[in-house]
Parts: sequence; structure tokens; C-alpha cells
Amino acid sequence: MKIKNVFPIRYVAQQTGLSTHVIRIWEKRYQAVVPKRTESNRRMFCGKDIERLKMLKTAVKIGHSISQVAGLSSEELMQLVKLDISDASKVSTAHEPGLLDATYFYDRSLSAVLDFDAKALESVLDRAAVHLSKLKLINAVIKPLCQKIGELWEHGELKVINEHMTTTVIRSFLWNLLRSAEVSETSPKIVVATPAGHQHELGALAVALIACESDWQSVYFGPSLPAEEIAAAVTFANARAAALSITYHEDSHQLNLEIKKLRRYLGDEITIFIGGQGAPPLVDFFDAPEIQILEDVDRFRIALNNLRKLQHG
Amino acid sequence: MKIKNVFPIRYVAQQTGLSTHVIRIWEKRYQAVVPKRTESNRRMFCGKDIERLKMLKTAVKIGHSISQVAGLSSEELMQLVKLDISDASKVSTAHEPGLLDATYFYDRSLSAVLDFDAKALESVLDRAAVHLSKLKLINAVIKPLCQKIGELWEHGELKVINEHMTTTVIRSFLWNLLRSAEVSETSPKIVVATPAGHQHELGALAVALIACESDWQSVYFGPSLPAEEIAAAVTFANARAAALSITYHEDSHQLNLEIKKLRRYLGDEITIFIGGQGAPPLVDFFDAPEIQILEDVDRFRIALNNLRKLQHG
DNA sequence: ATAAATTAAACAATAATTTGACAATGTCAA
DNA sequence: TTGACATTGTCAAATTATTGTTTAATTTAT
Repeated sequence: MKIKNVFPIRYVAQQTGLSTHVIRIWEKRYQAVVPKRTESNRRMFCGKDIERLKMLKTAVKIGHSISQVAGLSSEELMQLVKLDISDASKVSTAHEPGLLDATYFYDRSLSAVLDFDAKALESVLDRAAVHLSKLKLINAVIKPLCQKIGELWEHGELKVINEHMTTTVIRSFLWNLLRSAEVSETSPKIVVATPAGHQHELGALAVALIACESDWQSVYFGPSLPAEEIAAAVTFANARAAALSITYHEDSHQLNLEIKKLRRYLGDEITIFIGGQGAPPLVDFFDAPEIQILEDVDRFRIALNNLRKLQHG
Repeated sequence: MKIKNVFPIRYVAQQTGLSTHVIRIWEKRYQAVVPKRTESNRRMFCGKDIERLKMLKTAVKIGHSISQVAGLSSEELMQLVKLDISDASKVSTAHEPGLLDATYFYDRSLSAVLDFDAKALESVLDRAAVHLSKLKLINAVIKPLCQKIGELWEHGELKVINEHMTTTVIRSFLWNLLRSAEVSETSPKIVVATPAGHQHELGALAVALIACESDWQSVYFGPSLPAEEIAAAVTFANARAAALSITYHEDSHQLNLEIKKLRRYLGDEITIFIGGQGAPPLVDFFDAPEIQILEDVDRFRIALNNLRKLQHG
């Protein structure tokens, strides 16, 4: 049971915060919305009209001109509004001259972390995302930043809250990057997660991004997922591979168990990638070709490409 | 044989707050209600007529035109009106009452979770954010959704991966919402986190959002933060309050220690809020006025406002 | 007999519509 | 920099529609 076309202009104005004048003039000039009319020529808006007007308002607020956005479809508008919320900082700092060097962004990021300035960190990362490729971003900014923070933390030069703040910001940043990655629907899928007990998910997010960059569909599941669940996810998503990110090399016994369990759950045609800083020490433990321990990002990309070709042939 | 209650027009007028003239003219012009008549042509209203007239009155009050809503069925009227009734009592801040039913978004979200469709979930949440106020979004969509997922998970009707996927999506959604919240730079600050050992951070994010809505600057630190670090964050940010979100009531001994420690670390002029589903059982443990256990969102808002005024005076 | 209800018609206050004008702002080329 | 031009929000006037109230005449209930 839907209620349609029952909203008079005053109601719409109150809902959207726009004046009735603006609503009318937007209709007249740009056909931003074209409400139905009563027999007596009164406008009668529907729910979608209101939704649309709200989005238009925020689009304008962000800095777009009404004439440009008024013609967009509601889906496009949604996309626009969503996107610009996530990198609104770009608008304000767009005029700054770009030093295209990755170390510049790394330095600025580190400063922001030490200054405990979440907004600055976000802003730097947003700008870095514009200037650098995803690969470079991860390799030359995110990864060294995380390592550095790890070091500082170990040496007691950084509070846990610094680390938390940074993690939260970077995590959200990477996630938004991941969401905005465009991958073909027909590409093979890879399930990305962190094994049970491992809480650090930044590496996993980076892995998911790299996979996207290599034109795989990343299905990201976040931290601390038991082997059974990873296996279920692979089956459900009909994925060709699973990737685990291991940041700290702790409790390797438990970890081995998990990986072996996962190996058993998955059929032989599913490749398991294990990466991250905590991965190299594991090389000795596993020998099967279906489990690949990867020490750096490039090898991961190569392995993904190989697997892709293999599957194609 | 059922005996119907019937009422003369003056009673109806008194009940609804409408004048007899209005009731008659609404009937004459729009057939808003069509009461039975006595042999001598007096109107005899029934209970449903009164309900209907009340709803029509509030619909008009909201901003609908009587000519348009008078013809709606009582169910449609109910749907149209019930949201704004609940929001009308809140008055205090922005006039952003809900348009579409919040349960609609809740239902769609839940479907997306069960279908394991991350993109659909994102899309629904984005739409909900346009339609609903932050408060309503959290109270009527996010919160019940999390609760439901918790229930399903406990009953084994949901995989861990469902829960993980949902958590990841909602977390990112809330975080973006938090980032886009605009709060004055001069507003007091509140540090939001989850105590050590508590990994679930959605509640904390919701708390941070609520605080923003009450015009506090939320300084969000994510999950599992030891008391020392929370204290350090409060000092560093020069915050007036700290808020802990506790989702599951486990290991209450450890939790008590953490809270008491935090209480010691912070001076008396810093208020500690403890909220979330796991909070109510703690009421008995703490008695100090500087530690406030909050059972629901509204109390949290009230407490924030009080604290704000107190500080002002 | 008095108070209340009924209908119909008239009335006045809002509210919505269109049109045109206007001011503030930004853009672009000279 | 200046001036021409487009964009965009606001406003006023004239017209029409909606809607609550009033008035008047009549009927009914207590």
C-alpha cells in the first residue's frame, strides 16, 4: 500500500528545507522535478520527488551548480551525493599545487598521525588517492605508514589511541576506495578476510584493493573469520580464490590449524593466498601449491594474473 | 449483536478539537467521514470516525491539504501520520521528520542481509539516510537491525559471514555519516570508544552520531581501548565527557575494573556515559553521578543537553 | 422556551499559481 | 581591471483555489 502524489508544496518545502519559490523555479527552469497537478493546477509531489529535492539540495550545498545537477537521474544524484560526502575535503583544498611524489603524501600522513589530527589524515589520503594510482598509494603510502606506526608503537613512542585513530581513518578510506573500484561482473571472485583471532584488517583491505586492481572481484569479509566461515563464503560467492592477511605473527600453532582446516574445507581448485607482514615466517610450514605465501604486493599481483590466465585456458 | 458506541457531533468536536462547523464542512465537501443519521437527521459518529478525524487533523497540521487526504483510507492515513506524530514530540532540534516509514528501510535492510547482498544493503542505507533524520535512522533502522542480526546469529540462523559483512557495511556507513556531520568548532567534545576487550563498535559509532546530533564534537576512537588510553584521549582532546558503548555483557569483572580505572584517571569534571545493550545490567554497580548508565538514546540526548547547559552556566 | 443541529449561502483569510523584474554572484573575453 | 553575459535566488503583483468561519433560516431535542 503506497501513498503517492499527496504532498503539497508547503509540505515538500518543510521537508526539504527549500523555499516554495525555489522549488517552483527549479521546476520551471530545469525541470528538476515535474510533479503531477490537481485539476485545479496545484502541484502534488510524490515521495521520490522529495527524495530527489533533498539530494539536489545537498548537491548544491557541496558546490555543484543547480543547472548541472538538475538533469541527473536519481541514481546518478545518489552516487554524486554519496561520493562527495566521502571526499568533500577535496573541494576545499583542490587549489593546492600537487607535489606528485608519494613520499610527500607519506610524510604528510605521518605528521597527521603524530599530530593526532584525524581530519588532516583523511584529507591527505583523499588527495593522495587523486594523485596516485591505487598500487602506488598502497605500496608507497599506506603500507610504509602502517609499518612506521607499528614501529613507533613498539618503541612506545606512540599511544594506542594514535594507532586506533589512524586505523579507523585508514580503514574507512580503504573501504571507500574498495567500494568505488569498478570491476567487471564477469571477473573471477576472491574472498578476502583475516583468520580467526587476527584483528588487524588494514592488510586485508589492501589485499582486496590490489585484487580489484588486477580485475578480480573482491568479496571482503573483515577480520577474525573462522576457517569454516571463510569456506562457506567462498562457496557462497562461487569464488576462485581466498586471501588471508596476517599482520602479526603470533600464536602460529592456532594459525596453522586454521589454515589447514581451510585447506581441507576448500576443494583443490580453490587457491589460498596468504599475505601480509606476518606471512613470510610461514613459508616453511606449507608446501602445497594451492597455498601461496606471498611476501609482497607485486608477487600477489603476478600470482593473481597467472591464476586468471590458467583459469581462462 | 454488537452494540456500537455512537456519539453526537458536540462530543466528537470536543474529542478531536475540531469545531462542529469544520466537521460538517469536511463531510459536505470531501466526505471525510460519513456518519450515520438518526431518524430526525442528526449525525451519529462511531469510534472509527473519531479516530479518522483525529488523524485528518494531524495530517493537516503536518502540512497536508485536507482536500487531498480526506479521501485516503484509514490505513493510508495511519501510515501518513504515525511517523510525524512520534517525531512531533521531539520538537527540540531540526524539523526533519520521516517521510517513508522507517520500517520500510528496516525490512529492506534485513532482506539485504539475509540475501547476503552488500551492495543492496549499502544502497538501502544510503536511501534511508536521505529520508530519515539521523536519530530515526539509528533508532528505527540501525539499532533494530543489529538486534535482529544478533538474535538470528544466536539461533544459528545466520552465518558469521553475514554478520561480518553487515557489520562492515554498517560501520562504513555510520563512519561516513559521522564524517559528514557538521558541528561547530566551539562545541564541547566527547570521546567515544569501546572499553578494552569489547570489539563491537557499531554502538559506539551510533553514540558518536547521536552526540553530533546534539551538537557535540565526537572524537571517535573505535573498539577495545584500555582505560589509560581513553583517559589520555580525553586529556588530549580537552573533552568534557567520555562515552563507552557496551554491546555484550560479558566478563563484567574486567569491565568494572576498566570503568573504575577510567573514573580514577579522569578528573571529577569529566562525565562518563555508558550505553548500549550491555549497559543496563551495570546500573547496580555504579552510583556516582559522574558515571551515567544510559538505557536508551533519548536519555543520552537529554543527558548531553543537560551537561551542555550546566557547562554553559 | 431554550439550546442545539441542520442546510445553504456568503465571506474572509490563507495559500498556490504565473509572470516579470531584480540583485547578487560568477564567468569570460577584451 | 573592466564590462558584457549567464546563473541563481528572491521578491512583488495579479489571479485563482482552498478552507475555516460566519450568517441566516429551519428543524429538533430537552
